[in-house]
Amino acid sequence: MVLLVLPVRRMFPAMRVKIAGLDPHQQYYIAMDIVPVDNKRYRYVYHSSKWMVAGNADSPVPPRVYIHPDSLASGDTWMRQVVSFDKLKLTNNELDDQGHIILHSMHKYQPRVHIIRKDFSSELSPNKPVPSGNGVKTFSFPETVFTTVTAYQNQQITRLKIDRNPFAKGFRDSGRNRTGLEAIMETYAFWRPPVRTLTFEDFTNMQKQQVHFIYIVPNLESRLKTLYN
Amino acid sequence: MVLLVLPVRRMFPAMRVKIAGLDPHQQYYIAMDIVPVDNKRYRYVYHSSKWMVAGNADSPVPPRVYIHPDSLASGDTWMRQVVSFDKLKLTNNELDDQGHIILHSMHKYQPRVHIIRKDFSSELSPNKPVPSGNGVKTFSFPETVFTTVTAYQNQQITRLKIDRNPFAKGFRDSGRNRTGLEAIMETYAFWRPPVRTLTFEDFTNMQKQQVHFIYIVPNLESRLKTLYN
DNA sequence: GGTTTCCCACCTAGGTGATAACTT
DNA sequence: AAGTTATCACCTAGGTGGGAAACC
Repeated sequence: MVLLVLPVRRMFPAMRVKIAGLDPHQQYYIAMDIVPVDNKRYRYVYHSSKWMVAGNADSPVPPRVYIHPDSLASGDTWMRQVVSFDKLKLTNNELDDQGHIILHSMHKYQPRVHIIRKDFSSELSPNKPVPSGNGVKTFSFPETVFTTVTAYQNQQITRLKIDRNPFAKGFRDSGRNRTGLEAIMETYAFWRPPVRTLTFEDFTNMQKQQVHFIYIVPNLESRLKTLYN
Repeated sequence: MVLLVLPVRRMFPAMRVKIAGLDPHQQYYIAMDIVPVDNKRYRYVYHSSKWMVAGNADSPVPPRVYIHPDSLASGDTWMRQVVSFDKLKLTNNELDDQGHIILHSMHKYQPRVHIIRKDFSSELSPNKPVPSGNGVKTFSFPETVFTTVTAYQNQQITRLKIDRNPFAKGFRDSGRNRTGLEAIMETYAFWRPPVRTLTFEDFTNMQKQQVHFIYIVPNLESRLKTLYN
């Protein structure tokens, strides 16, 4: 008998967005996928504290889509809350059959948020690419690009994760819980104020509207674990 | 500031049913509600180990429906699995606003399983009675009648719950884990073999079919906790 | 005196980074 | 040498009945 162990990890910090401009009475799915940023493989260079190109990317992995568990819901419901993707799980096992998002280690990725009108969702599946067309709108934010690792390369990332993730409380250095974090965030030049505003033509056939996404915490490195048998 | 504490308890043992005879391609909700068996209030008489009538029932409580979390799903999906209601929660707080099922202590109740065709579900809500009509079929089993309590009256019930509920493992008497249980089950004359078969006219406009419900564990006493502020 | 509330130790279930062992 | 895997102590989160206290 073979027992499958599933060392899969959540993405942390999680993407959190606030949405406006939907038709309150229309039904929508909201989904996330994660796409490669380029065709490169990266290596962390300690003395310069930077990720450097180190060859070409590995071959593509099966496409996976995380369908937000509150789906299906009305525009009204989606807009009332901050939509959090904290239960999204990553793995580097290309044979994963649990619907988790599969990524290569040491590559750069970009999460995308998809808003999918119900009547356009017949093709929606965790194992197929998100359909495109009139009933689907896709958003991504440059500041959410992250690099995958199996062991943390940068001690500041580790510190940030320990300070922010409730499940890592056991590793907290009870001396400087909050103040240390501020300094770390300042270190990251790509950190941005938490509110982003995008405009797009509302796909409910109403007039143009503003859509606000509040992106609260950026992703920096995201640790993978593997599934094996 | 007022913090609400929610001493609500799961129903245990949970109802578990196996369903056949649905249209595999049709979409269904499955739901449970719990209805009074009579208009009496009961008291446990120790020397005879029996529940005896002790006055009339309390005034009715707000109707609540537990919609199975796998809803909405196809007939095919429902029929492939044992459908378990183990996350259904009970409370005796009539002001509960979390959608839990509200019951009076020391009353007799009967759980009912409802199978609701999707196109008939517009009225379905946790706070409204289950609609009736052609697209809804309701089932109940006499052996699942139970009595509500806030503290267990019968030591054999306590024993059975401790032995069967994983969350009560800390109270187990590691001497007679299994054999003691058998004796307890024999004590209950209303215990039945685990498979029940009912026939009904399939409401998907197909020919008559058999519907099998496997009711696996009977409910005996179900402990309530209250919500307060 | 019977019933209910409140708090507790003790569980299940599962999400952390550290670290030693393993792989390439 | 560098990257990955397996295991671990330590958390969060939440479901148990016991039993003292409170209620009525």
